[in-house]
Amino acid sequence: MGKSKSEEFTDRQNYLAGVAKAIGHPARIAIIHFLARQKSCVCGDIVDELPLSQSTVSQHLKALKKAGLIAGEIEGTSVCYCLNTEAIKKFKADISLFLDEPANPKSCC
Amino acid sequence: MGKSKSEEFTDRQNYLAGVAKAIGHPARIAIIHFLARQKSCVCGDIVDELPLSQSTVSQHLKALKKAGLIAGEIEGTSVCYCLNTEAIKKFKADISLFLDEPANPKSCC
DNA sequence: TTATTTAATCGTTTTATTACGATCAATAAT
DNA sequence: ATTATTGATCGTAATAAAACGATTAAATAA
Repeated sequence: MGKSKSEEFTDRQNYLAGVAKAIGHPARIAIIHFLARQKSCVCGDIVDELPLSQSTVSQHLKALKKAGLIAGEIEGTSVCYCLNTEAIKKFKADISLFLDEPANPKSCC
Repeated sequence: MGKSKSEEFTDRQNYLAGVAKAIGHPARIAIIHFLARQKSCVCGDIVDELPLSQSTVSQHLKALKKAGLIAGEIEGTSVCYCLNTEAIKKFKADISLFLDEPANPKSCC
């Protein structure tokens, strides 16, 4: 997307937006869902599960890794991906708090 | 972004991703935050609050409206924007449930 | 050693996003 | 009637994201 003016916003705003953006694609939602359910988390299995090519899945995994939501460990010739449960737990708490702000509306409409 | 293959995913996956994507920009986080705090929610006030031009803010408001997170009512020559607290509450519950899935990890790593 | 498997990366195309100035339509004020 | 004011939309430029095939590097198997 166009260069977004992230310097103009707070760290917290950029953090919340950054993780939300990482989750903001159905394939990445599906990947997280898959990793949360399956015992196996080999990259190839994720590719098999999704209606996307290997290279595209690899890109989505990279995006999730960049956001800190998953980690990958090389196991021989394959790679084992896992959720970063701590980061997910933290984001859940942070976004919940943020979404609770408008709980008691003082707005004009 | 490239055309994303949303037809290939479930409604729930597209819904969660869609709202997350709408929240996935610091300016839109800032707008929601602002609307949650201020009594006034006139569009012009939002523009004054953000380090972005009027037309850019208008686009972000449009994105939030499209995701169902805010609504706007015309009041004379200005427009009053408000949070859709129901939609926000629903998303908070849904995303929390989703992020709770990996609570007890059965993964391999 | 050579062939195979696995997953990341490169290169490319298509489409979306971000951002802005300029214009436009509507309402309000003079 | 004319002139602001307000906020959406248009047009456009720059950049990022989505998707894929092809290639590459690494480890394993033959």
